[in-house]
Amino acid sequence: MPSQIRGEHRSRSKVFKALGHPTRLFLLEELSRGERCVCELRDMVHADISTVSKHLSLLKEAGVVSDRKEGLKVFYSLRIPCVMKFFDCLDEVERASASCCASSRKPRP
Amino acid sequence: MPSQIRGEHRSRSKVFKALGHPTRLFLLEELSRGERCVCELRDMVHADISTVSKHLSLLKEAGVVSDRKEGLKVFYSLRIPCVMKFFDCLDEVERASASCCASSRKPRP
DNA sequence: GAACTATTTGGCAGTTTAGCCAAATAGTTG
DNA sequence: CAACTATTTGGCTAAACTGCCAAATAGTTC
Repeated sequence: MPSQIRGEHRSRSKVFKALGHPTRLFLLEELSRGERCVCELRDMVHADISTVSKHLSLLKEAGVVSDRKEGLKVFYSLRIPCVMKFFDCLDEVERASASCCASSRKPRP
Repeated sequence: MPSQIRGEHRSRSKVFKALGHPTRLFLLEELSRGERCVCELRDMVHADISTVSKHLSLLKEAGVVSDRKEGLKVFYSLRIPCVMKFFDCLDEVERASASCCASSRKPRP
């Protein structure tokens, strides 16, 4: 019985906020295949390298990715692989939207 | 091989953005126990009823909750229960932060 | 239909975010 | 150390988000 907004909600929402951008989801999808340097990612995303860097910083700040420096390059990798499983659930959103409204709804106690 | 930002990324990010707010996570947690009317939720959240209503609209727009009118009241319910499972994964983020850095990292191919 | 309850909508001020450029930093190489 | 490459940081503008209030809407009840 939480009945209040707790720190838990705040820290979790921070992660979701980090996931709430198309470019960052793309970056995560790419990182799920293995670590990549910023320069590789920039080539895939149509954006300034500073923009890509900031997206990655934000993901790192949220704890979703980690980075590793090797020479001049910085390699980012997915630190919490389980986030990739979220997508299966999200596709349910779309399926539910398509074949609408026959869904389960808990009755009031 | 996606190699591009697709509509998929956009629609998914919309859902994550909707989850990216402490109050909305609280609302979802409450709705996971059964449907609730706006007035009930307002009593739990320290915010104007119009603010609560807007949070709920946003969640509905993202496809995460649905609403049902009964007399004067509008009852909201969780449409995609699987989002509640996300939290288990998110707690991994914190655990990983605590017992730092011994994590798995895919080597480059 | 007037008074009332529950909810949504519009609008506004303050804050945050996105993306670009320029400049700074870090590391490599001649 | 000068020139170069890779990345980050600071600053700026435009856009989006938050939360409150006031007003509008929807439905109920007398």
